[in-house]
Order: sequence, then structure tokens, then C-alpha cells
Amino acid sequence: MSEPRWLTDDEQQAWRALAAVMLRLPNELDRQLKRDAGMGEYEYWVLAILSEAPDRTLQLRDLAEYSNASQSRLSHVISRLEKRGWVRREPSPTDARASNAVLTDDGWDTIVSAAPGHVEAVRTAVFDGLTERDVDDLKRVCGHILANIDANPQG
Amino acid sequence: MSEPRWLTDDEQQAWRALAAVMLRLPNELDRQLKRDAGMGEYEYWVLAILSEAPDRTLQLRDLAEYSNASQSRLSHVISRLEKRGWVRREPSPTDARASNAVLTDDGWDTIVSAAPGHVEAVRTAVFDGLTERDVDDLKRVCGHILANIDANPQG
DNA sequence: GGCGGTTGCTTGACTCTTCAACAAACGTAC
DNA sequence: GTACGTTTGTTGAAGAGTCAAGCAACCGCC
Repeated sequence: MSEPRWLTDDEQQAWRALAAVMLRLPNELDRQLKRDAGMGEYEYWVLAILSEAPDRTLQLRDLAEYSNASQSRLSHVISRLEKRGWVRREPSPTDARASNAVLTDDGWDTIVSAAPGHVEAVRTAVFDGLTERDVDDLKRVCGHILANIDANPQG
Repeated sequence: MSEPRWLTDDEQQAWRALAAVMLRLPNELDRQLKRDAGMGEYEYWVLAILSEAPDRTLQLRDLAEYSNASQSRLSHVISRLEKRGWVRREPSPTDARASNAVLTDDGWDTIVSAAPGHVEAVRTAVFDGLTERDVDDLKRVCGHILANIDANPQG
């Protein structure tokens, strides 16, 4: 192993800022959602993605990918959402291994009523005070990071 | 409550990208650290911050703030690090309520040997392919977000 | 000097995530 | 058709984080 390529000062500062965002922002949004809608940020994503899917239905495999989680995590989460009556499982008609998650009417009502408050929280915590260029920069840099992770997974 | 200020398309895209980073990046770095050094990303921060502090010592209250965590979380983590012999607690000489965390020699050796691999993982996952301007943008935008959170805490 | 509010920290219960092991169905090659 | 490796999904145990409650020390004030 050769001499490690240490981070420059600028990189260190950027890294500290990003790390702080990753520690604090999810916490912040979880708290708002938990308080106002009884769910966490990840559960919100799952319901939101389902609500936009054709027939409000998605195979678990795909839902896990779109929501950036492991299948195991999604499986546990779907079980919880099922218990609350917001989602139900259906066997896939085309592949006997696969299951689909379907958003119920209750789930639809829940996400529709939770959305305004959550969007407001995201706006307050993230986008307030950002210029259009800031938003573009954020999208671009995060896109690079995701590409880096995809290109070089640790798992 | 008035009509919610929905996100623009650009904001939505940026938000999805940031959310994906927040879900996947910590996971990625945790896996590398767990595999190569037997600790998680947050534990690494704690050790790293301590290693740079005067006398490798910091009051728990301050360490919690610098590491962007709750005191409760830090308390649990320090207990784990204590069990592994990387950190020890000391009563504060100036305030009988307070405790200091001190990095042990073992802890020092651990963080020194873990650092190169972890820096490499951060570089691979985050900074590879970023221009200097990207790095500046990342720092600037994350700084804005942190300011937003500070100005408007949900807790 | 002691009362009341605040600060620093710990604890335990609850919830959530990960990881590894497992099972069932698929598909390809022979 | 059957054997092998892969894909899809579930499960249970172990590890971590959050939250609320609690305790002790501090500080300002009367």
C-alpha cells in the first residue's frame, strides 16, 4: 500500500459539511414526520414512490432499488406498513418468487395528508435561501457521488 | 394553513439525489470501516475529533456538539469505545457534573491505522471525479443547509 | 443558605437496520 | 427432465439510535 492520498483542506471542509448534513438532516426530517404523520423518512419515501407507480403497485425488488435500500430492510418496512393498513402484499402474476407491494386507499389518504407538511419541512431545512444555481450544484455533485458509489461498491 | 409551496422539478431532482446520498453513502462507509477497522462511521468521527483535541481530551457535551449527535447517542457510543479500550472517561476537574472523554494510546493507534483506508474510501466514494469547483459548491450548499437546520430546528 | 430552574450525563425500553441463513422459484445447459 | 447457479424474498438475532425519565451538580436570586 502506497502513501495515502490525504484530503486537501477544501476537501476536508466539504467532507465535514456533508457529514454533518448526513447526520443531522435525516434526524430533523424524521422528527417532523414522526410527530406529524407517525412515520419515518424512509417509510415516507416508500409510500411516495408507490403513490406514483402504475396501479400504485411495484415489485418489492424494484421498490427496494428505487428507495435505495436493501431488500431486507424493505421487507421489514413493508411488514410494518401492512400492519398499519397502508400497504398490502400481492403475489406477482408473472413470477412466483416475486411479490408486489400495493398502496391501499388508507395509505393513499395518509401520504396525501402527510405530503404538504413534509414538503414544507424539506423546503425549510434544505431549499430556503438556495439560489437556482445552488440547487443545480447540489444535484450535480450528488449525482457524481452516487456514480462513484455505483462504480465502486464496498459490499 | 395556506397552499403548500411544492418543490419545482429541479428541486425535486436535487432532493432525490441528496436523499439517495444520505441513504447510501453512510452505509457504504460504514461497511468499509466495519470490515477493515471494526468500527462505524460515527465512532470514527468521535475518535478522529478526540485525536485532534488538546490532550486528546474533550468534555462529552462538546464532543457531542462537534460530532453532530445527541448526548444520549454519544454516551452509548463512549461506553462501547470504553469497553474496547479506545477511550476512557474522566471526571472534569472544573465541573462535577461534567465528564471528559480521553483517547487512550490504544485508541490513538487504532485511529492512526484506520485513517488511511478510510480516507481512501471517502475519496473513492465522494471526491473522485469532482473538480475544485464541485468541492467548493458542495461545501457552500451543505453550509446553507446546516444554517437552515440551525435556524429552524424541529426538536 | 436554600429554593427553583437549568445543565450535564446516564439509563432502559422501544424501534429500526443489518447481516447471515434460509427457502422457493427461475432459467440455462446438458 | 434434472442439476446448478441465480434471483427474490423472508426471518431472527444482534447491534445501534431515539426518546423520555431520572439524578446530581450548578447558578442566580431572594
